[in-house]
Amino acid sequence: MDVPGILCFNTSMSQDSPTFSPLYRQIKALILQALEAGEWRPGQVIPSEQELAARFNVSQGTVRKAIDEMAADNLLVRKQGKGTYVASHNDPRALFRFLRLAPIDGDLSHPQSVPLDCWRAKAGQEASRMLGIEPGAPIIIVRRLLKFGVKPVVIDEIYLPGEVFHGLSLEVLQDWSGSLYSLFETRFGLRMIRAQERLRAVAADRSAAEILKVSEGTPLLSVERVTYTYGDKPVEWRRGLYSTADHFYLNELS
Amino acid sequence: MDVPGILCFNTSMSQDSPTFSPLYRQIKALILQALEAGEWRPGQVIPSEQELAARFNVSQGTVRKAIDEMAADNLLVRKQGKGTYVASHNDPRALFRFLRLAPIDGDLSHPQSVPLDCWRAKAGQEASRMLGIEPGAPIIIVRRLLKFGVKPVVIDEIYLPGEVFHGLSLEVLQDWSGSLYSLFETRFGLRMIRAQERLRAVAADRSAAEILKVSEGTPLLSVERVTYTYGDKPVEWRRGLYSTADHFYLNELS
DNA sequence: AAGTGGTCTAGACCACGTC
DNA sequence: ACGTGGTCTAGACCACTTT
Repeated sequence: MDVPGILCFNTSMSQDSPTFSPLYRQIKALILQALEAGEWRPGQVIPSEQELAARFNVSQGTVRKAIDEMAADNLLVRKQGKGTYVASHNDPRALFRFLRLAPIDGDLSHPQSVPLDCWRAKAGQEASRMLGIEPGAPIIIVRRLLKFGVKPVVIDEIYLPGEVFHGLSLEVLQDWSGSLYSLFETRFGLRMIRAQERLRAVAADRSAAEILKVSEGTPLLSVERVTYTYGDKPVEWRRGLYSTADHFYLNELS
Repeated sequence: MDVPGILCFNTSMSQDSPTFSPLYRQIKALILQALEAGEWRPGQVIPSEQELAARFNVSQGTVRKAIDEMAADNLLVRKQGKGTYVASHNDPRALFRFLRLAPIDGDLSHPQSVPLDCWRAKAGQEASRMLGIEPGAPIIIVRRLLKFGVKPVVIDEIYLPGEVFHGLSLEVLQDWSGSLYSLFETRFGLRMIRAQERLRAVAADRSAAEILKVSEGTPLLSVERVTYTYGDKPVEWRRGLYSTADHFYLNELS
């Protein structure tokens, strides 16, 4: 409960050494470990800096630096006077972190997810590579439509490792009113940490055209995403086709 | 030279107050000001933390926190044992900060910019809005092709305020072997700080199709970018058409 | 009043690069 | 040997929230 393993100051060790890690990073790793183990749930407060400092036998400043980094990583959220909280996809501010879509005009309607299909299959070559699982391993495929108001804007095909998503079904999806990641977090204890997207332009095939209410051959934005949870483990692979007639993909470069 | 104006501790002042600013942010603003004034040029060292602390009459730790933020903002680069440097677009590591393009296979060829045209015009409605200048103000328009090896991949049309880019011509562009932003920095003293991109999928028109060597109507990625320099002043508006047959636009979400 | 995170300071020591 | 940034500590005080 209190002794955290082996902490060391890395004296007389090269900073280039692969084993080198400053104290605050070791603390960060320990907090991460506790987070991963579910010691504190998303949305809850974690112990105060003083408590953590006592627990890990370091100064408050060192804990602070560890938490600073984790806040920058969107893993924790600090609230002055209240405490430090575990970040959650239920937080409305997290909604557009992974959805970089904005209306061309000032349309403010919230996106709404409409599940279309959900079935089980075995991982093909591509899915197994993207998700880091064996070919032939069970996966779940979800198709869903994203609407802004009445406009259909995105059609998504989502590949999930069956191991992790036991009990996911079309009904479960339809019963959930929030975001998909919010469901994953609440129902499966899975927090999405980061993602990588690859964008290309493609022509709408017949099926996509019908669903998005555009004509066949219309240029669409193809967005392939791999999403990672703790420990950089891939847990979602999806391909989205975005209709960019009334919306665009917004990206801040800094 | 040494007294930096009015620094204050903001005692008995609400942190929500619009005038509130912690000391390290005031220091950050002062360093930013010196940067903007050209006191230290891109690629050069700035004074040590001790010197800056003495100059601004604060502790080294406060200067450190200011520099920390500026390093996170990609304005400064810290090098242990050597000093802190002004970030530069001449640094090869900065190349892909604003170019999120990667080859689908492992092709490692460096991108090469081929200037096509460069002419003067007057700002239309859209250009004036994007660049924050008067309609009718002088602008410079550049068209250029980006090639990876022998493959044409991006055709860019770039709108620049004439005020800032005196003396820019096709010859100047052709004589420069580095990146465009590297030229802007070196020749016009203009550092690009951040940018915002809006992506859509469009069909190739005849002209773009010819240059990119694809057939007319091929889906292309349209990337509109507004780039800002110090003080969030827009100084570039460009529209790129990306051929995504052999390359994709890579985006990290975190 | 008590507890939390936020800021500022001062000092010690370490690792890295240069002379 | 020296100067630079990097880490760690300890203590003081402030601002925000809750009791």
